[in-house]
Amino acid sequence: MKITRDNSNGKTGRPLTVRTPKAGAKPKRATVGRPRKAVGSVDAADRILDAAEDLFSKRGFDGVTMREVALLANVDAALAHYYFATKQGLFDVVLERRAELVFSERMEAFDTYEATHGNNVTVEGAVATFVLPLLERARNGDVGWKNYFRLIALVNNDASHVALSIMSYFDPLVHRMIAVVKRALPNAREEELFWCFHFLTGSLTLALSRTGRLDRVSGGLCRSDDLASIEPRMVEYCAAGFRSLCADGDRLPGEKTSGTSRAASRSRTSR
Amino acid sequence: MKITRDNSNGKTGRPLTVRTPKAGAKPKRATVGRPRKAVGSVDAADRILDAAEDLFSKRGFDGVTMREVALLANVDAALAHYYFATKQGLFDVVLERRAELVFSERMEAFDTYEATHGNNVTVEGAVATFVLPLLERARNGDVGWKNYFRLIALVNNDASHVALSIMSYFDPLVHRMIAVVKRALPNAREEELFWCFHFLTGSLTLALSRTGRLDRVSGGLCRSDDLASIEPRMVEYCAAGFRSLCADGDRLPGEKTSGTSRAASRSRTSR
DNA sequence: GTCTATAAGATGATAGAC
DNA sequence: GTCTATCATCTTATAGAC
Repeated sequence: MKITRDNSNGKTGRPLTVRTPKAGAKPKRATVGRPRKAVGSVDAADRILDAAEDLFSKRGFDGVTMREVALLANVDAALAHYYFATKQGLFDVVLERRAELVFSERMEAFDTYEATHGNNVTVEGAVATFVLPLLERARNGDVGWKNYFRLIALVNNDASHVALSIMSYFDPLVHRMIAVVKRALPNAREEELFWCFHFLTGSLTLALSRTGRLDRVSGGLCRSDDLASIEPRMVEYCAAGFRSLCADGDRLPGEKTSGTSRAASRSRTSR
Repeated sequence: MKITRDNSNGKTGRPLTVRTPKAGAKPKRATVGRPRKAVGSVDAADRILDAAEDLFSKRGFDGVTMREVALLANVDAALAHYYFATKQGLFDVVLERRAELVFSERMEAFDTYEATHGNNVTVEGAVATFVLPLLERARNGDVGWKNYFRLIALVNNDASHVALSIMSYFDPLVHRMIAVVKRALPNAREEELFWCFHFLTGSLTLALSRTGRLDRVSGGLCRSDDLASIEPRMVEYCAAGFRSLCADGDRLPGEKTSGTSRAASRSRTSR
């Protein structure tokens, strides 16, 4: 089964790193009716997705051509259009392919953590639950997973509103993590929790990008693709940051101790 | 004066977000002999650079065309080639234009900090000295500066080896910061210091990208372009992370206290 | 499903007039 | 320095044979 196309309106400005889909033309790969190859083998559509995932993750949307993707996938360029209609359609499916699994996996990690830890939740636990399922796949997964997460990092660093709407798919996970941290730090102000998330997600993004800059600047002492070393350190580093900024709800960042003159004016209004 | 071109070898693979310059053809804008306009006015070459800075920072190298740059700069497309020879040449000059100033400004911040604080250096001080000159310009500078830092963030998140070599220009600043942190935390292991830098630079990169994701996920409580709020928080957050990971040189990340059985095998070998 | 062929337009870059 | 005009190539995407 083939995808319907609607590219009549070809003049929507210039390409973005992540493009805005044509109105109402969200292409979706047809899985119904497509015969499955023998196990171990991969069919053309999957090879195209793998190739696209690889190239997009390294050069972004605009740095890749359909011809390149087809070449890497060992198929004809027209076939990529047959399956995914447009380049944007291909890009979308690449992102969607693993998104749901990642989301539910991370959500279930929170279910498990909260079920097993009851009232003994910690900041480290919240951060680890948010971050580890992701880092584990980026570490132990096949090259496709590594590419996918690098692509996610690219999108998360992209300032376009399309990239923003893609990333917002994962927003419930952020709220989930913040809710757990709040249980560990009942005095935390909502605002500070979100700032801490901002810093955390930045570290996470760069870690998933594995740029190699760390290797160079450290003279080979650390490697940016050494996720096994990153995991425990990132959890501890971020948890310490959360605790420092959020433990004392009456203290503003930079202050030595909890202020008393100003504290009364805004203390415990939200608990 | 015009730039010499060498594009005879046009087949160097496909575009990257940051392209590799043709061998020995590093274009450089000619400043000698170009008449300066009246103060307040900006000449064509600068308008082209401003426009390129703007567009590149939002869409990356491949997402921008020379025609677009020229259009935004209100000049003819051929003029952009006249000044910068190639698109890659334009991109390079955009990055080079402010790099030296940023570098020396941040280096001088360390000179000042070390001169005024003698033996009383702190982790917060080191982080603040590394981060604040940058964030201050991103906050108070004109729109050109904001675009420049967003572009730097894009490059820092790019995994291509060209992007890596661009960023390595700032490596001495990293070593400078780490040296100061080491004075504040004499027990710190070199390795942990670099991991902390990795997390810090990730947060910094995302902060400079100002993607708006924080705005959305926080329901408007925090804004990713509110650098005034970011500054003190980022310093405190990162300093806490450094201290947690680096204060005890004999403890591995995740451990509760300094291990004694393993500690002897690697303690104080580097001091 | 997969291929060949090709349309229709955009892109980086240059030559040459003024 | 700045413009017009243009080249050669590449790009997405489609039509239609098999």
